[in-house]
Amino acid sequence: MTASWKRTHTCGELRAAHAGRTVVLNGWVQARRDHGGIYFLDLRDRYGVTQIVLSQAVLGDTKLGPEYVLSVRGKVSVREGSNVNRERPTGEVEVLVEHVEVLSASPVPPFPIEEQLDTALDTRLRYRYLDLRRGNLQRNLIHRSRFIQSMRRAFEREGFLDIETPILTKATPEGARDYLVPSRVHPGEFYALPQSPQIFKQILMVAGYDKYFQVARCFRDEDLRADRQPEFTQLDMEMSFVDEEDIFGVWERVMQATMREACGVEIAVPFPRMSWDESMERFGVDKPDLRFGLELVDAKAWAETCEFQVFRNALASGGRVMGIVVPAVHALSRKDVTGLEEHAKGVGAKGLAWWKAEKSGGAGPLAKFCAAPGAAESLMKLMGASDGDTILFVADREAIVRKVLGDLRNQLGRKFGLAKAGEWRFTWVTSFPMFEWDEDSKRWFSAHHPFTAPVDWTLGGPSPDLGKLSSRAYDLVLNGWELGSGSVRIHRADVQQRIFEILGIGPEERQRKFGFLLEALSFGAPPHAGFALGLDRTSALTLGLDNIREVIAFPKTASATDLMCGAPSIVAPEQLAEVHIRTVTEPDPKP
RNA sequence: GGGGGUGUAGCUCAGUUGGUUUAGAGCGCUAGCCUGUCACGCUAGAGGUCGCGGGUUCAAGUCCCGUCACCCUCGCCA
Repeated sequence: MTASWKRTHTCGELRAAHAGRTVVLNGWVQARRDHGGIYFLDLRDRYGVTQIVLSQAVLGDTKLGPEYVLSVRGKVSVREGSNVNRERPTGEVEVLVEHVEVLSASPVPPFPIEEQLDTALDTRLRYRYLDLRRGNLQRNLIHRSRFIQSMRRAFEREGFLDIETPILTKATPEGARDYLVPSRVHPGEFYALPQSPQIFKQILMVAGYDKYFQVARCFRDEDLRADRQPEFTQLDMEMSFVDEEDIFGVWERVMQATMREACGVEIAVPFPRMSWDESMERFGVDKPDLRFGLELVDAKAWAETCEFQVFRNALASGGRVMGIVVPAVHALSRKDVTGLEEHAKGVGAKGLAWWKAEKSGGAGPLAKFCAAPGAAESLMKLMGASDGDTILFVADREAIVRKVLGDLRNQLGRKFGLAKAGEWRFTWVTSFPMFEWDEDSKRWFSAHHPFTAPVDWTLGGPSPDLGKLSSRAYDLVLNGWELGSGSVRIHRADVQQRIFEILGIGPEERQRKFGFLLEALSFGAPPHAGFALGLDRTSALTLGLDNIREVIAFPKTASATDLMCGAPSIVAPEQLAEVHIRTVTEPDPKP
């Protein structure tokens, strides 16, 4: 027998068609309007809000505070004329209550449960269960759920198997800091939480599971950002007997289906592909926002003939001189330019040279170097500028020129409203550098990870310039965000051994840390490649949000704490003893 | 680890060169009134460790030093 308090409908579904029906609604008290003889109440659940009408006789001396949980039974009544609330889907009806039961009382909440909320984040996080009652968060999490469900369906259609990999696993020597878990059974030994399922999914390929995917939680003990949490979720996948084009094809179909089903957006495939070199050269960054132009232009041809010593010196010392042309229509003021220069200096530039382009000589610091006959015209031609445009130049080492101009480009795109919401410009960025030199430790590191295959390199060939070697790694980029990355893997144990040698990981260390992978690869590994998509970032971006906390039910603060449950926390001495841990630092006093 | 920002009522904020009796406002809350509101309205009321600690001063929400928390960011994130 059904308990009498159980709902027959949600708070979002009653319409005029339900008129006369006796219904039971369950929900939270959203708002109360007491008119003496008649008492209105808005009852809320995640499906909507319905107006409840109570008489004094029914209410009696029952107290109904905000966020009380109620069960109300009554008749659906159609509202007449001006009593209809057209703002809400349920506004044409109300429930005339015959019986009300308080299922649960509540203190006054520390902040109101409403959409427009400017309460400080720490208060919201401390009472996350109240924050999550708000429509915004509910919509975000519903969107995320639909997004992920849609992706799962797409991967199933593609023939992928959903296989779980361990959370308690082995520490990895490279990459991010690991979260460690002490072993009780093995004193002094530790598990690590996975930074990604990387090694396990490669081993699944060796095992013959040629199409694997998983919604995988990953853990990295590094400092947070608006788009980075210490634990995050990836749609992780790997395939055998494929190259990068097969991976791209699967993801283009998956993203097209998911954008259609979860976002109602049609996107064009295939996505454009560009090399890392091209992206850096045209946009100054490895995750270009393709919604607008303002591309970087090489000014070398002009700079090497001009009298401006800053430009000449930069080139003479092996650096670059590049610029961005800001069309006249955006009317960049001197104050704007000063602001941009401050910003440029903040990110490492020594200065920002600019020129208001005019065939007659123009204005700005560069104008006097454009005075020579033909100088202005040739510079405008080189840069693709027209009269009235403003050109911003940076002269420095290549890395700084790219970083500063890439940064300025993004800033200008935002400032001029060129990066339009609702426009989705995906792109693959390919051929990342294979290795990066680290000055501090005087050694090479993998730019992606040590299992990434190099482009065009055979073991027998001449020793390559490691800094110029490209890898078969790729990123998926959307509107200036890196959504995910992957690579074609090394499937031969001898090549893998050689990479470890370059990385300075000796035979003994190699064996201890990766021996099981090398051994697995030696037992007949198929060529394989994979990719992982950041689901937090992708969910946030497709909702137009710039902080992934808004799509995570229980996120952490910038210092990696959980304000609701109070993690991390000290534990009882017995608990430490059990896992053979002794602390050497007293914890910070908690306020 | 570095840089920047914020911290005053449950929430969001104001608070002048340090000085006006009891640190204010809006919202929320409580009580009373009100039979058609829907962010109901009207009247009244309660509510404060000015993040915390120290210092300067006749006097500190306000100035100085330290510290904590939160946010953004650089480093970091194979």
